[in-house]
Amino acid sequence: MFDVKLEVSNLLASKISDVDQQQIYDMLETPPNPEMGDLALPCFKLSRILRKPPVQIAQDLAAAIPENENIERVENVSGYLNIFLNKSQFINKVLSHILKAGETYGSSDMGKGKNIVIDYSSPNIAKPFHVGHLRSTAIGNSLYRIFEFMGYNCIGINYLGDWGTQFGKLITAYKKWGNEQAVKEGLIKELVALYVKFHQEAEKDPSLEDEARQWFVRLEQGDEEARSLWKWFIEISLEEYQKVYDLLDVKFDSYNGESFFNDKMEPVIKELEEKGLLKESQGARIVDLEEDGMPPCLILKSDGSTLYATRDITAAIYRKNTYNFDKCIYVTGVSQSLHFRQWFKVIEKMGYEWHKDLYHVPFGTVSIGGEKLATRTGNVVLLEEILSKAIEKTLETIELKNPHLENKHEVAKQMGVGAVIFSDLYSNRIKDVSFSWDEVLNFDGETGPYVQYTHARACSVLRKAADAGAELDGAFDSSLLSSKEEYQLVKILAGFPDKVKQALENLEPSILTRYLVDVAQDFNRFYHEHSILVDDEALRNARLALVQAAKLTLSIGLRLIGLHAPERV
RNA sequence: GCGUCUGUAGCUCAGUGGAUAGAGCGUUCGACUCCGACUCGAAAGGCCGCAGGUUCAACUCCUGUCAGACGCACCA
Repeated sequence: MFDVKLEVSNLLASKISDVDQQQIYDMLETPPNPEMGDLALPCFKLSRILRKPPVQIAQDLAAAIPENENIERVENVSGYLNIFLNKSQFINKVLSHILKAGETYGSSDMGKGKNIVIDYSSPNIAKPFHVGHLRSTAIGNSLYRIFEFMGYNCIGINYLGDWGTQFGKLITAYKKWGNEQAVKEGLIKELVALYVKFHQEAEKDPSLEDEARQWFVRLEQGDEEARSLWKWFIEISLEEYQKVYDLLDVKFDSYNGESFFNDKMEPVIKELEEKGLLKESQGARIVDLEEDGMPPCLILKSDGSTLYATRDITAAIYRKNTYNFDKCIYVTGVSQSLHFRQWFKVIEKMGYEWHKDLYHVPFGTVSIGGEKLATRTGNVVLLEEILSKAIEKTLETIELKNPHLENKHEVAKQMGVGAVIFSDLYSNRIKDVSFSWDEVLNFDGETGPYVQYTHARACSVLRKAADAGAELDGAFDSSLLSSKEEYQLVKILAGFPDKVKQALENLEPSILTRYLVDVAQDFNRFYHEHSILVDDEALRNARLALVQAAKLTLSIGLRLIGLHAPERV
């Protein structure tokens, strides 16, 4: 991809002494208003270096910059050097590049040979998959696609919550009040009911807790009955999760959950011991983090059993050994931030240089009606329910607007699910979200369906053009795209590669989500103002090239945030 | 109490030190004999929580403060 800023900064640097090209490059910015130019150099910082007033610098530069291939003219306005690009040249370069790059537009090989581990979704077995899990799943999946697009080899891990004392409770409850038939019919719903009943009964009869503990001990010791029930619960849960993953079009490369590390923690504890990091405190074994300004990291309970930090440390070491990752990314709620800071620090204290490659990607908390989500109190909305309602609503719209659409059920699925994912990835991930049916089912404005519709609209025009025998052979006269709507659309399309990079660097898919809305808006303005399929063949071809470039960018971008881009909706 | 995060238009949110702070929803007005109106245009709506400081320049950085969320030892 050619880089105008690079070319312009080179030219400017050659006119300014004592400042190198990179500095100029970093100073160049986009003016707030297109009438002020395409690029601007604020000259205030240069003022100190050159010991001249900013206005003077801008003036001198304006006089020193000759017209050339790239630059149409420059102006100095109160200390800013405003640069107007040669529009036709710019449009030509951008569109040629996009059309040539095709499906690879915006991609790179920066990650070649590097492995990225992404830990996301990670639901707790025997618990329903609700809105809260969507965030981790959607963000993780998008990061996976973005890194892959940039040449990295990604390993998606669903770190299932498939171990812990809750299984003792579940087995106890099942033995007491459950039966095979009811679980086979009710699936997770029945498991949750058993779990809830356990807690209700345990309030009256505390001996149930002992019984649960015993069952968990039997499970740990490999008791056959306990293990087969445990495996069965996992099986049931995974089957249900898989339905959701299929709908979301999300995949994993590994399902190694917590239980996978049961037999791998002991050497790690030994290692911590040998490195002198373990300390005894109130009967438990901890890594003291006082000098790091954090509470201690608990490694072993006073009864000698392990904790989640133990498991996470073990898993990280295992992943480093197995995948030799360049980065290992954990997509979990912000409430776990301290936990991650703590055990990342423990990895550092163990002497592992790669502690700096561990990233916690936190996201804000989901609530419903001001209350926290809680399986036990029933304050949850199941993701499946949301998805099916969204799909249903989309289907209604299709029946209304385009009843003869061939694969309407497939399209309704892609748009309905897309709407849900899109709204989840729309704002910065750190923001708390309050779930509301009205918002999730509102498809107007800055939404997935809006972007998908825009993409389909572009496809439709291209289809019509192809039917009429127009050929898109890459040749077009960029000087014919002279309106401000056309230029604006080209400019936003040119920014795509940088947006992908930003999303990757900030581990923030919302950067792309919002970018797509901007593209769709600019496309629709252009579409509204100008006829594309005009009689003038040269003009038609130029506009078709622009439509094709926009269509490509939209479809690639949608894919990167985990959405489909149907050609007809 | 300590720590982290968040406070921008009525609502939901953008804005990684630069010029006049932007979108969508909602409200009001307007555009379909026209390539798909799930579209587009216009208007109204702002002490950027508050107070100091740094800087030529602060919504952006620093300090304090208020409000909310989350976390702070044997759950994950």
